[in-house]
Amino acid sequence: MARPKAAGRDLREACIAEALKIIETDGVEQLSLREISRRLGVSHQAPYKHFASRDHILAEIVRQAFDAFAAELDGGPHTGDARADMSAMGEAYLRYARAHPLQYRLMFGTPLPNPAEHPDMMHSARHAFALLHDCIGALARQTGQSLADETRVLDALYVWATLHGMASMPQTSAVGTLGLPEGLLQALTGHGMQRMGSAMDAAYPPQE
Amino acid sequence: MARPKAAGRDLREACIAEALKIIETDGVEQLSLREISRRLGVSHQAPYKHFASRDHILAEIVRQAFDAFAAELDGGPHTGDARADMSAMGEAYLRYARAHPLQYRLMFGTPLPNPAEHPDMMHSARHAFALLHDCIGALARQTGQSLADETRVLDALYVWATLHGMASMPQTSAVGTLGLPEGLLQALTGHGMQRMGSAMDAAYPPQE
DNA sequence: ATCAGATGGTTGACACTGTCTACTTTTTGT
DNA sequence: ACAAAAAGTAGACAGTGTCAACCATCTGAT
Repeated sequence: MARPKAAGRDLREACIAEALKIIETDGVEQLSLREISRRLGVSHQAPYKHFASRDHILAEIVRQAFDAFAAELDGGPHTGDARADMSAMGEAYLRYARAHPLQYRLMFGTPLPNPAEHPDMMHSARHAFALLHDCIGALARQTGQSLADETRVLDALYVWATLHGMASMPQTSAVGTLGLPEGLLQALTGHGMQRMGSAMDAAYPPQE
Repeated sequence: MARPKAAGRDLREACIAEALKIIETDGVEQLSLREISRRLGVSHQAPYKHFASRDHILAEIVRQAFDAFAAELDGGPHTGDARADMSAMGEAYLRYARAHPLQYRLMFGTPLPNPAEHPDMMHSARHAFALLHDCIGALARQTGQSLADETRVLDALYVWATLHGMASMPQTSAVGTLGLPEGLLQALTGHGMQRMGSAMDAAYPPQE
């Protein structure tokens, strides 16, 4: 009486979908392959035919998240204006984090499975980072500031850190204890982008 | 043959110390009361005399971390110059995160035990936040900008987000996959503080 | 058409975890 | 001195990941 439901590769996708539901409602630490099996009406070993371990299903979820994240970052307009492109990518970054808080937290907020053992996940992660890094590099090139290369890399990291900070803020459980008004955290992204933009304009003044 | 080692309240502290070691080497998800017991040469139930559950020992660790964090934030100089004080507090924030990455990650990077069920932890967290918030409020007052109150709160959140982003950067496991040069991440804090400072100076220009 | 092998299921077992209950020993306040 | 509280012990149970062995179905080559 094998394969009572969800046969073939469908089970693989069904496992991922169910895992996302579990993580969303109960947190990543509550994710268990046995619970997935139970919900799918399947034996507790069935998922192991598709994922070598609990970490492997998590790594696959993270990989898909990085791919979707990269697609969002890369989906914006590619005008000739590096300043505008960077701004658009920053918006895209925050938009993804807002629309997919679960995936964002998995990518940046929880300890990942050992990247060396999950090369696909690592590859997707690097691709997403490369998009952000290239965009910021283009800004540095276009404004033609004669800054040391190290300074440019530091600015790339600075922008990324600021975006990450703003994206993390609503998700940091510590923030939940503060009882801030609802709208404030949403207004933070626009406000912070302006502040960060003024810092960047000071370092890379728009060309006349 | 009760109490073969570490009797009395000593066991409580020994549990916390051992828990920190385990979290440091194996990650927070590997923390188990039984492993603590084993290492301390004590029965698997002994810790339950001091902590009601696994979450309670974690909440106590987080509470101590918030207290130490607040002490670091509050330990800086209290000059009359709000701008200098804020800068010092920012440095203190990053210094703590660098010196105690484990505790910082526990406070801001991992899902906390339900704060409502651990009021001591929540109280310490609020105290630490209040210090940062007050300092930023003083800056707004001192420079006397006629900004809407909401704007000031947003700037407080912006500064906090930026600090958190820079502090998180070296800890985000995703960063580990990028293979950045060693010194860069350390230089990021100073560089980012300058950039953030220029943004804040633009919004709250130093009084003549 | 058949039949070997891969694929995707199954059950069973083991060691590990948190936590409940019940028991014993020690410390302590009056 | 002694009863009560505090701090330890052991045992049991359900939950978990994962290893091993087994069974059913699909598929491709002969």
